[in-house]
Amino acid sequence: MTATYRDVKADILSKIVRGEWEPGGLIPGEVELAEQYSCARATVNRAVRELADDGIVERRRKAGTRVRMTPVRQARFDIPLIRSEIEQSGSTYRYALIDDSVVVAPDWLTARLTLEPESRARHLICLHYADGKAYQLEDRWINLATLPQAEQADFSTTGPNEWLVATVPFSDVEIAFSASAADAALARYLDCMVGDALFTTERSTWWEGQAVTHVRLSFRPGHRMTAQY
Amino acid sequence: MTATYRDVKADILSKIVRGEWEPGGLIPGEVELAEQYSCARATVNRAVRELADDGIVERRRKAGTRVRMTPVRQARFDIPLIRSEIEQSGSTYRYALIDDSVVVAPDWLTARLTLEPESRARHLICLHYADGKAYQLEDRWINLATLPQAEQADFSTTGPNEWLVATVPFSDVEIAFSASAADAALARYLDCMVGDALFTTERSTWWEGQAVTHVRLSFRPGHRMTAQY
DNA sequence: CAGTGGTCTAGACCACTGA
DNA sequence: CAGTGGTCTAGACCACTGT
Repeated sequence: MTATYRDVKADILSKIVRGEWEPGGLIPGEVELAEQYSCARATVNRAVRELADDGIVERRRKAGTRVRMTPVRQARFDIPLIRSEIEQSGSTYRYALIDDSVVVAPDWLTARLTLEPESRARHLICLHYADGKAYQLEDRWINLATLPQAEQADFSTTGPNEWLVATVPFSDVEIAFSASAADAALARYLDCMVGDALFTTERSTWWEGQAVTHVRLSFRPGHRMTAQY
Repeated sequence: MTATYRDVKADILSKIVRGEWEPGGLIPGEVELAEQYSCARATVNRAVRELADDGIVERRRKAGTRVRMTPVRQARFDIPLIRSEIEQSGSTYRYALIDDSVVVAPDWLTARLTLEPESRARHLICLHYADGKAYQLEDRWINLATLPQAEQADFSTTGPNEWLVATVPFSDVEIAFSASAADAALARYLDCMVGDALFTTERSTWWEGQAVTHVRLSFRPGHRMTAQY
């Protein structure tokens, strides 16, 4: 008889899905629902709050709770370490450092990360292989003003990503996905044709407001990123 | 003096970010934290539970709560209606229906959605414009076995997406992002070159286990999808 | 100003799981 | 079996915000 917050949540959701409570419509208040399910208001609150977090309903004090007109559709993607991604798919992971230099940050990077002019950065080109075939090219810049210890770090056997995750574990990230054509260098590294459509992700990372790193990841042709919701 | 769950959450997070509590390490139990913050255990519970939802810590009964070794990095994307996406960017939205037919589902679609053999489907090609320029090509299949009323629906002035959202508001979705090269048709519709790299998303949708629709959305060259986390 | 959600509390019992 | 998180309760006060 005792309804759990999961029961309440599931029941409310089914009323919405089955159309008993229509999009845009008001649903009963917490006190009323608590009576109906004969449970405490806190239990109802958690159920409805989670539905609000899921984008199913919209809550406003005094105005009550409404079923969203257009349910907010959102997808969640896990952003795994490349090594885990490859190993979890059952393939063998291999890493290679292609190029490594310390340079003054180019203008586009200075703009993108809002760096001081003439900031020094470590620029790395790395390749990640799955079962011996090129899987992803990593073009990374690390801001040496924020992370001076990155100048000495050894990236010859382990990718900078793993070092960064260990060094700056909790940071703010901006991420973008796009499609881009392979240039000559990319085609050579990823063993594809110049002009091939490559799935590309770019990430910029800050820690306590300080720009840490920027990376462009280009996947081999045909790569798909998937999710359910 | 009374600590809210937000205070507690923020304080715990800052201890983790500043390294006071290290990745992999155990953090105090709920009772102990409740004493430290002089608040109820339920308050601490909510704070730590949210940190677990955010992928910062990992909780297990009896074992306690640990800071995650590798924080689970996950990005959330809102999947807006194309109309809203364009209008919210300040552009003018226009829609055009390019092609419309009812056919027997091709094999790849039957396989993808696990349809009955010889299922009939409505196949639509639509173009979405931003400020008069082609923005996205929509290649959609609607399963008429599940949604017979889709055979009569009028998609000449409004895209099938809006009709579907109104008709089957709550459904299960599988989504995939990739890059693909423009073929002749895509190049013509999106006003680009054959072979151009296009950002592409594919969605398959079910409702109560029944396949509803499959759509491939191809964006004009240069499109980026972004998020923060 | 009044009604609704937002949050806290003190206490309780339960469920899982590591030692 | 014992310790930790998971959840529920009954009651309370607060903070918004529509009317």
